[in-house]
Amino acid sequence: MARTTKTILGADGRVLGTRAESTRAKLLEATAKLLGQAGVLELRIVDITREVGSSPATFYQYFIDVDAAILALAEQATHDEAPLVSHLSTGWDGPDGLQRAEAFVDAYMAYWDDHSAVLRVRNLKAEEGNARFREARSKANLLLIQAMSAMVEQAQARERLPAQMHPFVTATAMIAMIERLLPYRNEIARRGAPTGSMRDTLAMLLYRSLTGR
Amino acid sequence: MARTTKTILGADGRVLGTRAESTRAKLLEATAKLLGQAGVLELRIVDITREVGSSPATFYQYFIDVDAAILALAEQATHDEAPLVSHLSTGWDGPDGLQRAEAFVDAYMAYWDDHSAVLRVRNLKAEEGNARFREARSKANLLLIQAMSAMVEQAQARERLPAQMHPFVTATAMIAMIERLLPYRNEIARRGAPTGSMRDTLAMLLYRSLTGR
DNA sequence: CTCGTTTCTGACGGCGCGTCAGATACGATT
DNA sequence: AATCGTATCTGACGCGCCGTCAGAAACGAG
Repeated sequence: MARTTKTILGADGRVLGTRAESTRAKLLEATAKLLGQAGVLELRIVDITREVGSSPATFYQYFIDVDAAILALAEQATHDEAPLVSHLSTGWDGPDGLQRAEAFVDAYMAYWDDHSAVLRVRNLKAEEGNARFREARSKANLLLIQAMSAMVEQAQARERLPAQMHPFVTATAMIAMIERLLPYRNEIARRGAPTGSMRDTLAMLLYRSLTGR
Repeated sequence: MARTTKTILGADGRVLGTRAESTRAKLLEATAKLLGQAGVLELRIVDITREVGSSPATFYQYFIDVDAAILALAEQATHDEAPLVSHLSTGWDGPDGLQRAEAFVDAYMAYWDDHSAVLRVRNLKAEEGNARFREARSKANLLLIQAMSAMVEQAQARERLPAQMHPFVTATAMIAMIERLLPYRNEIARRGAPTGSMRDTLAMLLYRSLTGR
């Protein structure tokens, strides 16, 4: 499939002009903002349009429902996740392996901070069984999981990791661990753990579990 | 469901008689059922009361809002989580350490299956910053995290795990990993991973990360 | 059976949802 | 610059759920 500039469509499938495209972008921005301020459960379409200074009816010109808007935001986030794979594809086997792991954790944390509210909802919906959000999540993590799987396979070939560790499952577990631990940051800090201990611990866990060292 | 000795109160703080207590229980049961069938976002108080054949007003005699009901369910779940600590407190250092890890994973999976819908919402709300749900989550995981922390400390004392792994953070990461990976089960199966590979991999990851073996 | 208390509910104002028909802004053409 | 067709926006509406309150019904002690 050739990489085309994807034309953005309205809720009725029409091609958008520049004015419309800008309105759509503003609506998405407002949605992300409100999602961050309060929870999904408090998200109101009226509020989104109020934020932009337009009417609720306008929202429905671009999105069938709130889910569609959140899904669009999730797909934006996916674009920002892809570059993270560069931290993995080089492998962590060299003498600076742990540092690479730390760099990866840092990059992932930054990515998460940018999109946490949206990703939370994406994951919730995926877990609740919504197919489209599940696909979005799979697609977002695919590159990272593939790269991590390869690391596990390599470590298994060198007998550093036991064969009964399933590479794909291990990779998924690592993503799960990071994704889920980040929201705990405040709580961990509140417990008196030193700043940076989360980053270091996470990097070490990844390093050990993926390379077997 | 564990039965509390604590006197249950209505939304206005009054002590409940037997009839009221039974109504409250029915409402909670219906809430859990509907939460499991659809997502939180689709949960309607009207539907809950319809389910038990009473009126919406009745709901508010027992819970200030939906959150209060979900919180009550989360606290019930907490009771079922506590016994899991028995799988950890004995340590995994013996020759059957890996088997103990597997038994723990099995037990956790069973626990999760019983309460997944409620726990998902609890965690969402906790991550969104809701203090009461955060407390509920902390409290639920406290025993497990303490036991895991102790395992890490022990492994560090024997120089099996590096000192820069923060015990509390490591323990939290392990819980995060399990909690988050379970909902992926279907997806992992869809990818063709053999049945049981998730359990085995998870057990191995826990075993390695907590004991350093 | 009576009466006080506990528990339940019908009904209501308020608000967000999602839709439609009509209004408005745009920009191409002359 | 004025016109006109199209793209975009919006006011207003019917619907359903929310949360509350006053009163109805069920209960049980005497």
